Amino acid sequence: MPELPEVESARRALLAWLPGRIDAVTVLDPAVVRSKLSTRPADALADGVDVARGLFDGATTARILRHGKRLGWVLRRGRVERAVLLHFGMTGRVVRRSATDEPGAGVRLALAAGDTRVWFEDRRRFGCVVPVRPADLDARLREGHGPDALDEPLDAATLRERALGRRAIKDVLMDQAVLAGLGNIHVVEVLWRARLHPDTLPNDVPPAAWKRLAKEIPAQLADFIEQPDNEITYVNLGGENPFKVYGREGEPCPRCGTPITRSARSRSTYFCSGCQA
DNA sequence: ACAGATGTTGATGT
DNA sequence: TACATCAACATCTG
Repeated sequence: MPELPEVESARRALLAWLPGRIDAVTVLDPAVVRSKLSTRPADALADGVDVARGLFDGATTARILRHGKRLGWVLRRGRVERAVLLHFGMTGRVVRRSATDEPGAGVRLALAAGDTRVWFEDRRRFGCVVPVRPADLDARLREGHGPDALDEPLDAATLRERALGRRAIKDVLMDQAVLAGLGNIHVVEVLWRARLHPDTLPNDVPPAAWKRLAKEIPAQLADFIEQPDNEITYVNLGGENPFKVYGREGEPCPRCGTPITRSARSRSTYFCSGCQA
């Protein structure tokens, strides 16, 4: 699922795939254009199709920013700049196709540039495109979010300050207001790398573990960013499972050999009871 | 057949 | 305030 590394991979892919003029946009699902960042098609803009055309038709990419799991795409036509926030929700992704390919179910937006087709695909429709004023883009990207988990990594002391409370460390690290970018899969991996049990309360995290967390968060994310030459493949869709513990219930921990546990309470939480204290 | 899981986020409730 | 749970959606699994 799209967490920070997948979103950064998508950012790089879009820059590589659409280096010049975008000839046209086809809006296959008008509800993908929303009035605000929202998981709900009901928040669609009434004139979303026209807005999308105004944004993309004949435009060139000026730059694409990222904060956490959000992208901010700035488009330029002549002297006029326009911008959109892009969020992938749970199943959103971008794919490159050719002119002979027909978009199937799940394709929400299709861009054409020469012989290249770039589709925004999102079966479950939690993802969205939100027009914003370019001047507001930075603020809108960051709205309600903490620092970027990769580009603005927190040191151990700041991480601890921001985490203090009654919630388990896993829940804290997935809270985008604490730091932006981690979702369920990568937080599970980060906690394994830092040898920390997901249910640990912040007060019980030893100083050395805060230091490991501060180091392993950006390290984990950086390790999973794909270069744009690769077709973007969601790491948990098909193929080999690239993770150390996620999705590996019962398999031996790569570090200590103890069978990996899947927590019954917090769903999809995998950890090693042998070396995650 | 159908209940439950998936995994993100804004909205709602405690 | 802070934290937990829900709703949105589509697909897959047992």
